[in-house]
Amino acid sequence: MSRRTGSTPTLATVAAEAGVSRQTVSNAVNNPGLLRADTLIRVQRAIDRLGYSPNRAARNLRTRASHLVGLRVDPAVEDSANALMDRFVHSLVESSRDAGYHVLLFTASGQPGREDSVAARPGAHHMEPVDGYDELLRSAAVDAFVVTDTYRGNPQAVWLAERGVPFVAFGRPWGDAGAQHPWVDVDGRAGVVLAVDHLAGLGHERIAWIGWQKGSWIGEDRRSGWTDRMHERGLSTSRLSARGDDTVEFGRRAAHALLDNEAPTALVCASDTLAMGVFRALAERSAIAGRDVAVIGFDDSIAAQVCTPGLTSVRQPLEQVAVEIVRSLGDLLAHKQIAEQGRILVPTLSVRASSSPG
Amino acid sequence: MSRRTGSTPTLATVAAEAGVSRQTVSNAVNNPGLLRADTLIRVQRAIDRLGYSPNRAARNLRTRASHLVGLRVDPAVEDSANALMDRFVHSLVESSRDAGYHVLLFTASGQPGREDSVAARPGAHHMEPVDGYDELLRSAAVDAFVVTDTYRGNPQAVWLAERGVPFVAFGRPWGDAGAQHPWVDVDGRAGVVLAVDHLAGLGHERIAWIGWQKGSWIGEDRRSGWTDRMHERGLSTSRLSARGDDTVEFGRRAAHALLDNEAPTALVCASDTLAMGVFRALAERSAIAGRDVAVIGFDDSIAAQVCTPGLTSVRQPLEQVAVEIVRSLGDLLAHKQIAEQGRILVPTLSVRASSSPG
DNA sequence: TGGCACCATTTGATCGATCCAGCAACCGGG
DNA sequence: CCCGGTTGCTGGATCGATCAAATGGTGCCA
Repeated sequence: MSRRTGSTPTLATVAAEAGVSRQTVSNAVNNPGLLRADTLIRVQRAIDRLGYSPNRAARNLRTRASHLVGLRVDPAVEDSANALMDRFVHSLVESSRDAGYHVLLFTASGQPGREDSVAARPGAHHMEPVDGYDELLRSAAVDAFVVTDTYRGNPQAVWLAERGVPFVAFGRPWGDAGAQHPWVDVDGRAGVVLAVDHLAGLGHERIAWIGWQKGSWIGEDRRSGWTDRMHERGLSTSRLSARGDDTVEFGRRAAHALLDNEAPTALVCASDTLAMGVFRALAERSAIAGRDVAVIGFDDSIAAQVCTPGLTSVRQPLEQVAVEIVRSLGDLLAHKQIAEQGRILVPTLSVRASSSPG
Repeated sequence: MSRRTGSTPTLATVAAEAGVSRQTVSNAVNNPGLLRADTLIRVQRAIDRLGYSPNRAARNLRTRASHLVGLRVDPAVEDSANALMDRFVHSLVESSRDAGYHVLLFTASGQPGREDSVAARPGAHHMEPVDGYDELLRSAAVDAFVVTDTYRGNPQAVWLAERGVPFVAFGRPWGDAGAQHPWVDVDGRAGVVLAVDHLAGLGHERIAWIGWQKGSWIGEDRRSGWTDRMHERGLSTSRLSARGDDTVEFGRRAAHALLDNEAPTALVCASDTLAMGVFRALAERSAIAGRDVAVIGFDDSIAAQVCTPGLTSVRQPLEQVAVEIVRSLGDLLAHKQIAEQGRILVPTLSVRASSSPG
């Protein structure tokens, strides 16, 4: 059992150094309460002296847990202001660290169209592994997943749930009342209500909506904040709604059409991307957001913060979302009884010049 | 050695199923060439039938390699258009997958100021572990690191190099001629040269520079593209340069000052953040980028793409950078002789309306 | 004082893969 | 016909941790 000095210390090395058994060192690391105070100190000193850190691979093998959570990152769509992942990912990494986990990134395997084909038959049994998850799961590389891609009915969530894989979703299980997995979401409807109230408080009455095509759960949720609040306030929504793709170009065209025909004094958008399109339309009409027309976006992206004028936008509490996700993940992996299956957080409104000149 | 059906299959399970030994199955997975053709097929069929994937933890333990690379993500600075990490990270994850690696994210341990204190004494021996790297390294959780934070003289790189940790840097070892680690970088100077040439080609002669304080290697590199090319073209740079923080507010103030006093017809900025500040100043003067003054940024951030007017910007080939980094990483971990220690890639110019109206 | 529970610690087995030495079968050359 | 070399595969040992069971020592109660 001779061990060259200089090689990485192991439990056995430390045990020899401290004059105790391997198991005692293990306990010093994982269950300090089990040791007598003086023994604990002696072992800790040996650990410090040798600069020992437990070998992750060995621990993972024995405990059947990797303390890694998988997060799939999909290609960022250009021409979209939607770079909110940055904030979320960072917060997720931090929360995970505090809970003793690390975040492992992965992508789909490079065979495009695979996941979509699964998504195409929503009711079917998904025997096909959802791209990328399967390998990591079977090889025990990760303990659990964080699923963020909740658009389009979330085939990943269905597949993972069927396999009994531990995961937490960022996003409600829209339309799937029987879903059993934990999730965290942001109340998009409430965010738009904030926007409408803010505008109404400034005296606006003709407040228009630029949003996405029907069929997007998230889009309909956000839109309902507009319709409901407008009606509650006795304001008309008639002919004041536009629907299309989530692109700058559609935002631009929709703004032109609405401004040409309906003379709204304010525009609320389902995303910052659309709002940036509105800015473009306004520039083409020599108008300025905030002075001539109020504009509000959704996501509080970096673009909203740095553009001119600053774009008032609904800000999702992504940091808090990450914290809650990690909390759920911890409960899940500790097989704790989950107090609540889902949790909805409330966004705030970042007010900038696009809605309040001066 | 009885094994419940339904439990995760192991090498032994597969070996029994195929009627061979464990080692043969292992070879079928890792060195298929060693097996006789018919044996290989028999084993592969057993693998498929059972849905076997090698257990990562066991493999990592035995081979002393985790096939993970660590990437530290630091808090995104708000009020900055610099969200280029998104593009880079995604590409890094993809390239890594193709090379058989995964990307593990981590952050500093939450004790602020620690890394800075190391950075503060550039020549000293860094006995203090650089925040976050040490633990992952000693616990053998990762095989190598990708270091991106090359601003401010890169204390991480120095520390990692001293410890003999395998890593590849995104960014040159500025000012450290003796550095031995592999790196990949983008030629910022050449990017600014592209910008100056583009503007000069449009007839501009009074082209100003808005950049960072002295002391930033990257900042000086980019700036040298402006000074050198201007002089090569016989254009004056006198009083046409502004220096300050990388913020929207400084970009705004600098633009006002330059436009008030020097009447430049074009402004080249060291970052998109600064360029967004220029947009703000222009709006305050009822001027428009592209029509009244040409503006060029650096990074081709999402903000540059979606703002109005679109911002012409130097685009770093981040996807290619990631590919090169992973290639170097592979060579490094395979102990291959490295052909070249560093590699510099050339950026392109994304031309939009801010420099060419109509 | 015997018996029992409890505490702090040790010892051997184990997780699932790969490394390594070894074995049988086969091949060609002298 | 024997021998060294190659091919194809086997089985025991091993990586470094934790689990489960066993150990010796102590205190408390009957």
